[in-house]
Amino acid sequence: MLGMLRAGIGTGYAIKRAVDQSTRFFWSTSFAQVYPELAGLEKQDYIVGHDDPHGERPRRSYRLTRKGEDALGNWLRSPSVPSFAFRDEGLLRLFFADALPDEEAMALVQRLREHAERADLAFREEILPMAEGAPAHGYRFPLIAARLGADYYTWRARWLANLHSELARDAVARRSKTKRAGQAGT
Amino acid sequence: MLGMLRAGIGTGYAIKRAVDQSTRFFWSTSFAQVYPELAGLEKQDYIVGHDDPHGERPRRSYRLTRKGEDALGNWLRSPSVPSFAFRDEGLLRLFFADALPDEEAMALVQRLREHAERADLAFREEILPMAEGAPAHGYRFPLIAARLGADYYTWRARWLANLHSELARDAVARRSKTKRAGQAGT
DNA sequence: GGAAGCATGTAAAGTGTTACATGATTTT
DNA sequence: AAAATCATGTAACACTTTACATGCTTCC
Repeated sequence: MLGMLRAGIGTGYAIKRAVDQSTRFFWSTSFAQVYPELAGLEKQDYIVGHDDPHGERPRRSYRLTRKGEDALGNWLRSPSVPSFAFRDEGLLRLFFADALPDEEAMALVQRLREHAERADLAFREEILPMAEGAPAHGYRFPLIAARLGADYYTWRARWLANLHSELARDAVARRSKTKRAGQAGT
Repeated sequence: MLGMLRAGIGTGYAIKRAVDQSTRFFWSTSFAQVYPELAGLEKQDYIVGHDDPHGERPRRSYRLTRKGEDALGNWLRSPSVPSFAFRDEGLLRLFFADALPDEEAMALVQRLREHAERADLAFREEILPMAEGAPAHGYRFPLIAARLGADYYTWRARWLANLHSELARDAVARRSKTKRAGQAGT
């Protein structure tokens, strides 16, 4: 929130939208989180808000206080372990794939690969172009973070594709071992 | 939970310990989650438990019912988008690093790189050796998942190291541009 | 005899998601 | 005139973490 406000994104609605267009893949949010949090931050003097209506439609804009700027700086400078509380249901499924027969486990790997490919594409089509506009406004790091995210999904898709090839090779090897001769055309 | 029970890990305590030694980096849990969840799963007939004391010390062991096995299979087979609700505070800090002066932003990148290196090491020293025992018991995928995790942190550390070099080059370029001649030894 | 590990849980607080509810303005 | 977008919020539910609470068994 503080980071977005510092970049001049001043309303709850705009912050939610900006998150959807930028950090969504590694840090998402919702209106139900944004509005109460803005109120809380204001009560604690990290930010100050003022009414900023647009015609009849009410709107509230916020900006950082000195205390808020300091808090943002301290967070970015803090050596504390950044909590990569990184819950990856895809990896969890992979972990338990032994519960499936071979062909279905391979299908799971393919689905995970396709999922990584879709995320890669979404990143490159939706997030990266958006981030490419940032350097012109003096923000270098949004594009860098977007590139790290996009490259990650590319890497992951390739890793899973390699895994699938390996599993396919293993399956062939095992079949010819157990069944020896026989049906050459299946 | 179902996956762990299927692998013969039968008590809440053992499940929590197994998670700490295997899926922790992509799916962690706590005792406060495990015990109520086992009770809930039993009430819904996904699992059945029996008292299995060890001397005077009470213990309760569970195993999958048919319904539980089916549910595990359905989860692994489901095409539904695996919720990669992947919250990465490190990437979020990188995104907002423009709020710091150049040298401090570079220090942040270094910290993130070191963090990835530590996670890589932890994976290779703590998780991988554990996972290497699994194939002997007929489980291939725990090792595969561990390798994907370990390789990810290796990749990430390298990406961040490259980024740091680039930023260092840019900083030198920019300094020589703005300050032209002058202090050649700093 | 003490420390480490095994074993089970509850309470409270914090965090996050989904659905609901409302209405104005701008674009097509 | 309708649809999309702007704009703000609440309620209920689900999930997660941290701290607390207890006691047995095994290893050193």
